[in-house]
Amino acid sequence: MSVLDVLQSRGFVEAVTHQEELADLLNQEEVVCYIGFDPTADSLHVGSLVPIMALCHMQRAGHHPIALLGGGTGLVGDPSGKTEMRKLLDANLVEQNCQAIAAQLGRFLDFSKNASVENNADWLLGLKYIPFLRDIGRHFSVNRMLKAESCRLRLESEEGLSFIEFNYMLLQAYDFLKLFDRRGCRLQMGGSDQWGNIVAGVDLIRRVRGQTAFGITFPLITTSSGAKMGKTAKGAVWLSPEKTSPYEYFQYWVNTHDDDVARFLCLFTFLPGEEIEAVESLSGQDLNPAKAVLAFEATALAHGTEAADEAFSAAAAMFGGWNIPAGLLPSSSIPRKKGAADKGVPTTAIPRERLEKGIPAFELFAEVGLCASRGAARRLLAQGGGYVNDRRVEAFDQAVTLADAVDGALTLRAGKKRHHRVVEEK
RNA sequence: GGUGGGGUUACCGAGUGGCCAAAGGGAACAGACUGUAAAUCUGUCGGCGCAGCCUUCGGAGGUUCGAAUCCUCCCCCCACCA
Repeated sequence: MSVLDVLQSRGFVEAVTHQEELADLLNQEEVVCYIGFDPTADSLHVGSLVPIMALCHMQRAGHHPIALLGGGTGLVGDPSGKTEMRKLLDANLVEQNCQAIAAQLGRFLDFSKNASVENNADWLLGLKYIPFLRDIGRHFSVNRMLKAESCRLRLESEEGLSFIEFNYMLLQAYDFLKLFDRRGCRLQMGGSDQWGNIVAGVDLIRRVRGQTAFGITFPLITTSSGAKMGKTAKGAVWLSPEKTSPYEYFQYWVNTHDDDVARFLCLFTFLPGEEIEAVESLSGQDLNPAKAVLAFEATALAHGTEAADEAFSAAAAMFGGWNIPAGLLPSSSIPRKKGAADKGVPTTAIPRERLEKGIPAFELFAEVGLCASRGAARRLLAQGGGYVNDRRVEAFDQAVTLADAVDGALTLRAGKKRHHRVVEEK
C-alpha cells in the first residue's frame, strides 16, 4: 500500500495532479515533498494538524517531508480564502514565530532523520525585483491569476485585493521551484485553498525546468455541525501547551461530534485503519470510549504520552471515567482501567488567610478565570451554572471558604464541563 | 487629485437629538433534556457587591439642558472618474 493510498483511505486527499504518475513515483523512490506553514502566530493550532499529519505519513513511508516556514511570504500575507486583508506582521515577530513553529513541528516529525525544515526567507528576502520579473514573472498570466478562486473572492469583496497580496501566488510558485532546485522536491501539498498556488508552482517548474512536479490538496476539515475545526469559545485550540493546556486539548477532542469520531481517528491518529473501521459501527454512548481514545492519542502526539496520561486521568476524575473495552482500537496505549487523578486539572493557589475569611463566589469564579469578568460570573451563578464541589452555588455572593474544601481542595465548576481547582497556597 | 458612499457594542448589521448600554441576526455561555454528543426549548450576552453608577458608536474639538445622531478639523476604507 503506497502512501498515496494511505492518505486517500484516511481522508487526506481532496485533489491530486496526475494521480497515476505520482503513485508510481511514490512507489519507486524516496520523494521529497513539502508543505508551507504561515508564521502568523507563535504556535500552530488544530487547523494545521491535517498538513502536519500528512507530513508524518510521508516520513513514516520513507519519503522526505520538508516543512517550509513562510518567513518571507509571512511578511506579505496570503489572500487565499480570506475576505479581508491580513495585517502585516513585524519582521522580528515573523522570525520568532518561525522558530517557535519549527520547534513545535519537531514533536511530530523527526528532523534528525528523513525530514527537514526550510525557511523561504532564505531566498525571498534577497530577491531582486527586476530579475524576478524577467525570470519568473513572465511565466504568469494575469488573466489566469484573476480567474483563480483566491483572487476572485477578494476582487468581489469590498476590500479589494492589494498588489502585495496579488503577488503571493508568484512567491509560492517560486518557493516550489526553489525547493525543486535545492532539494529535488517534486511534491507540494496544502489545504484546498492552496490549489491555485500549488498548480502555479507545478506549471512554473514545467516551464522553466521542463520537469513534472506534483500537488495534493487536503479537504477543508469541518465538524459535522459545519464549523471549521479548532475553534472554541476561547478562540483557536493551539498546539502549544502554554496557549492551550494538554487538559483543555484533551477535552477538545473528547467533545468531538459523534459523526466525526471515525473520520477524526483516521486523520488525527496513526491507529490502523482496520481498527477504526470497527468504530464506524458504534453509535450513541458506545462512541464515548472511542472519543476518549481519540483524545488520548491526539494529546499524546501533540504533548507526549505523559501529558496525555495526566489529561486522561484528570478528565476521568472530573467526569467519572471510562471503561475502555480491550477490543476497542487495541493499538492505542490508552490506559484501559478506570483511574482517577486530578493532576492535569487547571489549578489556582490562594493564600489560606483569604480562604478562611471566605471569598464571594462570583469573585472567585472570575479570579480563577472560569468567567471573563465579575459581571459574567454573577450572571453565571444567577442562572445556576456555578458549582463548588458539585454543589450548586445558590447566591452569587455566597462565601466560599476552606470549610467547603474536600481533601484540601475546592473544585469549582462552571456549567457542565469547565472545571478549576483551588488549593491553599503553600 | 476629483466625486460619491462608508467607519456602531472586538463578527454582521439597524439606529439621523432625549424612550439608547444602543433593534435584529450570527457566534458564544448557562438552564432543561442528555451520553462531557447533536437537535430542541428557555434565559443571558460592556464594566462595577448591579433597583444605582461608570466607560462605549474611527480620532480630536464644538453646539445643546441633553449627541452614536448636528457642526468643524483630522485619520482610515470603498466605488466611480482622472
